[in-house]
Amino acid sequence: MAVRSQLCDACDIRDLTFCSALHGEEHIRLRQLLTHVQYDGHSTIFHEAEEADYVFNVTSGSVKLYKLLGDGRRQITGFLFAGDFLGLALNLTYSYTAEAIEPVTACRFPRQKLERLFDEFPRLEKRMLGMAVDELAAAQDQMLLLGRKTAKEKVASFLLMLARRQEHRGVNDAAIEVPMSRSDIADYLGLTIETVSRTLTQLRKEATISLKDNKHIEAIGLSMLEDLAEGL
Amino acid sequence: MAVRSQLCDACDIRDLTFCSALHGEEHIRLRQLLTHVQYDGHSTIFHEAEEADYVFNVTSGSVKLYKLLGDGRRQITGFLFAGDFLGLALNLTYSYTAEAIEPVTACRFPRQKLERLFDEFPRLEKRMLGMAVDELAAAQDQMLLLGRKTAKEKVASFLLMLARRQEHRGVNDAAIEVPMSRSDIADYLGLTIETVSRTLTQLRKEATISLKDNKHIEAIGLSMLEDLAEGL
DNA sequence: CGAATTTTTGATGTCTGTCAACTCCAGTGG
DNA sequence: CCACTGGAGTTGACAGACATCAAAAATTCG
Repeated sequence: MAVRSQLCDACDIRDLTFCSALHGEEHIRLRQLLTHVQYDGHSTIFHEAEEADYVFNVTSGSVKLYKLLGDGRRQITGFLFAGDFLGLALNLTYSYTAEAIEPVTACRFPRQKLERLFDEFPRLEKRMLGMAVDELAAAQDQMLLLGRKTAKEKVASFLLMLARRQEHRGVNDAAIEVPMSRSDIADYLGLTIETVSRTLTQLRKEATISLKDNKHIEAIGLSMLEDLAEGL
Repeated sequence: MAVRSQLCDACDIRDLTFCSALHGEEHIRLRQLLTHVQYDGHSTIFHEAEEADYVFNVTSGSVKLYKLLGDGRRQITGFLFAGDFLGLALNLTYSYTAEAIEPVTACRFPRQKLERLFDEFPRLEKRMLGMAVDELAAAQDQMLLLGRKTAKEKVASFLLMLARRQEHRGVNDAAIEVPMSRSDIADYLGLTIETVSRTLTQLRKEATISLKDNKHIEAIGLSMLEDLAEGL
């Protein structure tokens, strides 16, 4: 993890982040709080139960968030990509561990100073609340997935989620980028790596998807995936 | 659903709600927005995808929130009791259906008017953000439960959740009140009613719990339940 | 009290997990 | 350059936890 200089003006994902909630003078104030940081792939950004001193905006790379049970069973609660906000714990401690999947760059903000800025720029706090509400809706979708969907429906939903977020980031590629391992996918969907692998093979044989390689999947039958994800 | 007069002063759960974020004059302003409403058991408070015109504070009774798949499979994403906030969708539409389990009373606020109050009383918005963050942490716990816990661990976690929230409400009773049906419990835990029933029977035979009747369960081995819930 | 509904219990089935072997690559070093 | 190695992914055989189907028991309620 290294600290670099500040280069917000060149930030090509500014519109995706909460930075876009502020303008001109306000944004300069925000920038004064920020440090650019980098993480190697597989390195930990913070641990569950650690003091939540910082929040982050991911500017490149991908991150997984997870919680553990006493015996090591793991549940990945989310994946983050460029433009996503990290550390929406205005609690004292983080409620999950955040780990870089690939090399990650991010803007880091001291939580307390950022919160003080809320009083000056209510728009910032509004934006934060909006993000929390969106995350909550996503969490509820994920509960539906984990509790009630079949393996096939889970994998279809997962691929769709990746495709939609990739599109949201403005990436225009026929293939879905899948930076995470089978093990990460399994722990996100509440399955085993074997079931994930078998399900992908099944979707491939049905010609619903096509695997360019393990990290790039093409959706051939997009409407098929959508129907699967809805439980139809 | 009937509308009653306003009686905040007599509200015995005011400290539990976001009303406590305001004082004196501020609270009077808040009160002007509010309508007291009642719902029969099994009645729907609002539907998923409906316009989110109101938010609520539950003052008595219990509520379940759920989402459906295309073929009718259901996932209950949460239960609400006295003091809980409902409708934290600052979106245009509700992201789930809310249904009364027992007769429910609630304070209802027009969402847009409440949001306008945010600008005057930032403390209110802070409180809202805090609630959203807490709900998010709870949602992540539930993902861990749904994705990685066994039936026994799920039921144990569920009973502990009820016990803790009952305690938080200040109810001092050895027995855990379980107002929801086995079907609701099953759809909350991602199980079937049969598995829920069998698991409760098993816990009873192991003398970890004792069923006074179907709606009242006593935790005999509390530490046993806690260990189960942590996956130890 | 009796019908309807909910819950429990039993028998059986299946989806996904477990265990194990094989394949495929990427990286290493002779 | 290519054999070697180790990790990730795939595939197969089998097992088990939970689901499904069915019926009895308990509870609710008119």
